[in-house]
Amino acid sequence: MTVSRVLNEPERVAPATAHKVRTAIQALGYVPNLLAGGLSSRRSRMIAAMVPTIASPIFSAPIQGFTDRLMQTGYHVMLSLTGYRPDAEAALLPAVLSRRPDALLLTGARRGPALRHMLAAAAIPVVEIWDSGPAFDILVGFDHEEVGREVATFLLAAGHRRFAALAASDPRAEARAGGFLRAVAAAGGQIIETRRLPAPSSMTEGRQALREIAPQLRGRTALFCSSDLIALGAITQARALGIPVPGELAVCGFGDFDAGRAAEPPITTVSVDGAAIGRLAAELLLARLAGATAGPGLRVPFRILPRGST
Amino acid sequence: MTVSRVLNEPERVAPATAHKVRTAIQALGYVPNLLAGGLSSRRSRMIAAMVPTIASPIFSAPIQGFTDRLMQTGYHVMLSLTGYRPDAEAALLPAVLSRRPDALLLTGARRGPALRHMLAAAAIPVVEIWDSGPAFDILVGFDHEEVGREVATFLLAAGHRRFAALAASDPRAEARAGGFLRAVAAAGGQIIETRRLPAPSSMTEGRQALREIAPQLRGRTALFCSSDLIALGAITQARALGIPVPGELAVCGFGDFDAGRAAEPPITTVSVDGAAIGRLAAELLLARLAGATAGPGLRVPFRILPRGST
DNA sequence: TTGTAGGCGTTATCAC
DNA sequence: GTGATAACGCCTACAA
Repeated sequence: MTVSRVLNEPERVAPATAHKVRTAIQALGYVPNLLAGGLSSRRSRMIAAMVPTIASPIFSAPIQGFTDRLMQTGYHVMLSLTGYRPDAEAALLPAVLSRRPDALLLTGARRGPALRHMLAAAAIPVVEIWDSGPAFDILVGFDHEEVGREVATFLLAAGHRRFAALAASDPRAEARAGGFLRAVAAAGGQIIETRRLPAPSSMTEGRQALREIAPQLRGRTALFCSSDLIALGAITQARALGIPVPGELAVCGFGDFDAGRAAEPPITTVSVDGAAIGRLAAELLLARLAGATAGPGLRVPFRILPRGST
Repeated sequence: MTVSRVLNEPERVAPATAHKVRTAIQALGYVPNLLAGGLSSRRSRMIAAMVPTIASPIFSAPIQGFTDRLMQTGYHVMLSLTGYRPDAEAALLPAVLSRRPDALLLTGARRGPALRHMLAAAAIPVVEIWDSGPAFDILVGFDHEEVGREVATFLLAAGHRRFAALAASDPRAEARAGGFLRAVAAAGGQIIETRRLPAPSSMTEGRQALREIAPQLRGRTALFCSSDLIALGAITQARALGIPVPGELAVCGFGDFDAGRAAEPPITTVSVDGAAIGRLAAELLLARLAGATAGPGLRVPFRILPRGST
């Protein structure tokens, strides 16, 4: 018990005793067992995070920020990847909860009653990131439909009247495309073509999709892609087909990836600070774990970065 | 005890009993506690992974492959980020080991005696990735000096005689640059300039570095950069200064990032299958945990992708 | 300030 | 095939 105190509340141990304990710890190479500690205290000091993938900067940035912040506090992050499979979260959650994480980070905020019920039963703080909507508990994100609407506004203001969209089959990508198409239609724009791509989608899928829709693209068109990689693929294929970018085809991506910044022309995109989302998510969970009755979380800003592709 | 059997070795329980147990599990919403299980069985079914960052595809790809593979087996991954700080690993390891991971993934294979001693005391399988050298236990990687030498060979064969290098201050980046410079010197090439950049380095640092060395670059020069992002920055700055790429300045990067592939000109680079490294690391650890007395691991191939920047 | 008792929820082991 | 018992190593609560 005294050893436990030296490790966890050293101020409540006499300096001489503490010193003797530390010496023994050194001599024996003692390493405390946090499994036992967690079992006893009912606090594992672990937080589980579930994201579709970390192969894309869209999700590696938040996880980076989240993990970075939590590591400063003695918490550890348990990582689960759901791979864009809609049922993966429900399938993985029981195994995750059996580790008794003190809190949970989830991607998106569109969960059905079954999942909400499991989360409620776990009775731990949950932060949902990278989305808006009816949060289960805490939310740190933004409205994907609004992103689409803002992109529409931006392109309409630039004089475009004919539009197309390519979106990965992921609820948030579809929300961006949906917001875009509705805003464009509401403003009287003409919708030439929309295509759903598999998730995750990359340059290859963007190229392929543009090849398929190219015959429709007669006259100046503005294309909104659900990620910069898709946009890059589309631009590459457009140029291969002799369609001038941005002259005949203006392209806007999403995510502000390095690849889009370095491309020629650089891609107009929507930028979100993913690392900040992760750090904020960590901060709000830590506050809640420290006893705060924090509010439902917050919106983070996004902004359109006009570049050479539009 | 019977419940435990139903969950872990159902074949040793009578079907009728198993069914009754499962019904009760459903009715009660019972979720097993793996902290307690781990404490008792001395197997946590968790594996800890330490990498410098997942903000770069260099490390997010292996972690993706590693986690993907392990999730199929009931193991979970505990992620730690060391941020390129040389002492971070030693500082974080005790906290990691106190969670009693069943195995460890570490980045690089250049550890001092203190760390090796801690690892030995933990007595668990350790896989070191993304490097070669005197492995502590299992190794899955490649030789960074050899990468540098191969790049030198490639550029020499292309007729280059004047060389420069930009490398992030990270032991593996420096090993690549070192191998490159030694091979170039051995072949009688002229070394114009070498620069160390902070780690992590990105386009900004590449631009800045090229601005500084530009005055030395009189005559056709081949530049090796320790990552594609640095190479992209260097190319951007070279063009801003009116230096033709690849005419006056040929540039080779490392990592085969999307950004380099999409750039204009596309960047000549060295490609390594990071996700495969992660999957292999997982596979070897699983084999070891299953009792195999596996060998010391293996080398994975890399290859130079000649593109427009050289 | 230090120490004792008991229990956290599993699994190893042995008995039936 | 099933169950009883005793750890696993720590922390809560209380006592000295």
